[in-house]
Amino acid sequence: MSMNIKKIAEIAGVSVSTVSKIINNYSDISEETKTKVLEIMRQTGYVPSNSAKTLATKKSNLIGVIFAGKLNIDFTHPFFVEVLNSFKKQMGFLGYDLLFFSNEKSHAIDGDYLARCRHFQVDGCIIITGQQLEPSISELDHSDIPCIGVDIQLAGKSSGYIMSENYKMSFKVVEHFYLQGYRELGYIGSTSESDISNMRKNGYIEAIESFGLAVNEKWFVNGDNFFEPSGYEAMKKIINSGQLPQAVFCASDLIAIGAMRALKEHHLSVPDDIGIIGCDDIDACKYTTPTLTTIRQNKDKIGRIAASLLYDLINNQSETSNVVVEPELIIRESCGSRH
Amino acid sequence: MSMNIKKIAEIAGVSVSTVSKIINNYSDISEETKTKVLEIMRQTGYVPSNSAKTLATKKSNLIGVIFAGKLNIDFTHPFFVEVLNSFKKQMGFLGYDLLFFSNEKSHAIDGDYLARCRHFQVDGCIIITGQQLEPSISELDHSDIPCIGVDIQLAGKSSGYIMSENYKMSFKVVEHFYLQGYRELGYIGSTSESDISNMRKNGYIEAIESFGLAVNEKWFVNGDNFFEPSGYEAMKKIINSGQLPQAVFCASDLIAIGAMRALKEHHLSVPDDIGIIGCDDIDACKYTTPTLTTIRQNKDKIGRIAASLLYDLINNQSETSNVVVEPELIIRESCGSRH
DNA sequence: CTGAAAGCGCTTACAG
DNA sequence: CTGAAAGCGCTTACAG
Repeated sequence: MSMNIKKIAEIAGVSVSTVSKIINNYSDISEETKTKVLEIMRQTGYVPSNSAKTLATKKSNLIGVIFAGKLNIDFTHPFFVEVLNSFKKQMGFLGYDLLFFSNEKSHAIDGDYLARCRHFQVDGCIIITGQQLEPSISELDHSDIPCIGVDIQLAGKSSGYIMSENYKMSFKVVEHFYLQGYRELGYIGSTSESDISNMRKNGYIEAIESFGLAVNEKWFVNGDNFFEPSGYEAMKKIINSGQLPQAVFCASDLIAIGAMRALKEHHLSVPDDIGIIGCDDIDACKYTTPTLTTIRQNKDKIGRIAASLLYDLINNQSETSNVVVEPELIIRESCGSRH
Repeated sequence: MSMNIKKIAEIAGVSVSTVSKIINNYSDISEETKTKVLEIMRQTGYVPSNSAKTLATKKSNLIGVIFAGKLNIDFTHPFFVEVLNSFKKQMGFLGYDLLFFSNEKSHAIDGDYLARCRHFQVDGCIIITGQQLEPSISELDHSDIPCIGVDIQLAGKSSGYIMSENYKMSFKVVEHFYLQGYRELGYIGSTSESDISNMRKNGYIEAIESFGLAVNEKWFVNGDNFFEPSGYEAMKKIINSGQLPQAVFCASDLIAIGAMRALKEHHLSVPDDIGIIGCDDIDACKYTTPTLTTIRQNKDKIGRIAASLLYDLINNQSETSNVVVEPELIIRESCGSRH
């Protein structure tokens, strides 16, 4: 019943080597045998075994997907989901399938990502996370396995990364606030452990200073993560502090949405009482009231480029290559004019 | 440099068989050899090769994940993303990793899912889709590979499925509309090809009749998919038809959000002019204005149960088992009282 | 253009 | 409690 290369060879009356060459599209096979063997493969519904091939070649045609970190950014964060979606499409186009490593503690080979990559002989990895390196990621980064980081600066010889220009992003936000007449600016980030959040914050501070404005630490708050409830709580803290900033930049759209919920509860109007700008441009920005002005990260592009970079890393042993993507300000209703 | 079982055996001065038994936790090994070998494995950083093991055992410890269908429901739909997230957690707990089949046309082995399952020797599959069976899914369903369907009624001997009770869901919606005083009821579905959408519609019609109300076909509209723009267009059609229903049930929350956007554009108020109920209870329901009354599908539970069902199917050759999950009405602001 | 044979790294009866 | 050997289904020099 179940077919293998040997049976196909027998039925066709050729050698196993010949069948193998046909499967792998070698050119030095006569059209006649090729046609015959291909037809038999079709009729019998034969499919080559990936494990046998992987064992023989050391290539699995599998890409490991790693959601790392305590922030537990999983499928639930819209930004990463969309990047991953685009990445998956492009990798599929290049002939790869995706292996998602579960990050449960109880798993046979715990958080040890390098071990699991070797176990499955993945050809490369995409590492998605918005926070600092944990040891297991760092180990993988510095191994010989090609890795591409999204929003995480990998440094290994066979690694690369892609992220938005976080400094420029913050500059654009401050510039927009400034031009709209906002002067007293606040920031709501993720945890203090998030590199991404910190980069945006530092860029924000630099930009504020470059516009000759004062930086008021009281309006700089970190939350627990990039999700909505965290933004809600952070904004409540700012409100309860007594003195309100004129505008707040939030490290993610979900944080911004949470912040707006807190403001609404306190009968503060956006953008009249306070201007809000988010980050990511997830779909939800268009559905909130008011709609959310935000920094668009081109998720489709980030995913596609991540795939290309990884593909090059896998095939050309190409140089470490990092890409930063230009962020774009999307103006909607949550940040009006104060003039 | 790179380790294998043979080298480990040599270093430890034991046979390959013995090392294999230790790796696989056989009991008939002396504590002494076990400790010695384990220590060597640790020191050398040895990791068993999955491909060799899979080749020898025919078990890959991999679960295939299939997003099927023209609706192109991918990572982008919040409902499926959350179900999958929960499924992934539970499967990880059970020791499995997830293999995502890319659905690009250009892929080596096209849409032929059964072939790809055999190729990778997955131990089981989860099939996620809200629409009718395509031939390739049906073929997989009726194969010997354990499959679990989410929102799709699989019928094979080694298959099972899980979904919300779509009829009951519609009944709860109509009941709520009725008790709130709404009498003229409409429905916005996905395409006419979506089983899920059709089940909800049929249940809705039955429920309307059981309450002694009239069914007005003019207020029953199908869109293109389960996403926001489709709901927006569908509601515009209803508005332009001239006569408005008093309330509309939408086959997904995103459809409902789109419908509310169309109403807002036409200066129609929700819930004063028209009541809206969505379906899924995605996070966004809490962030819209007005917040969205909806039917909660317990995504966490659905994912967990899907994992358990699949695990049983894989291990016990258990009977086909299907589970329906009780839907729950979540009352928010989009459907007020008409009394 | 075709084929024989070794090898990839495991598991599994089976013998002792 | 331990080990020798066959087998899983491929690929890849190499020979012809």
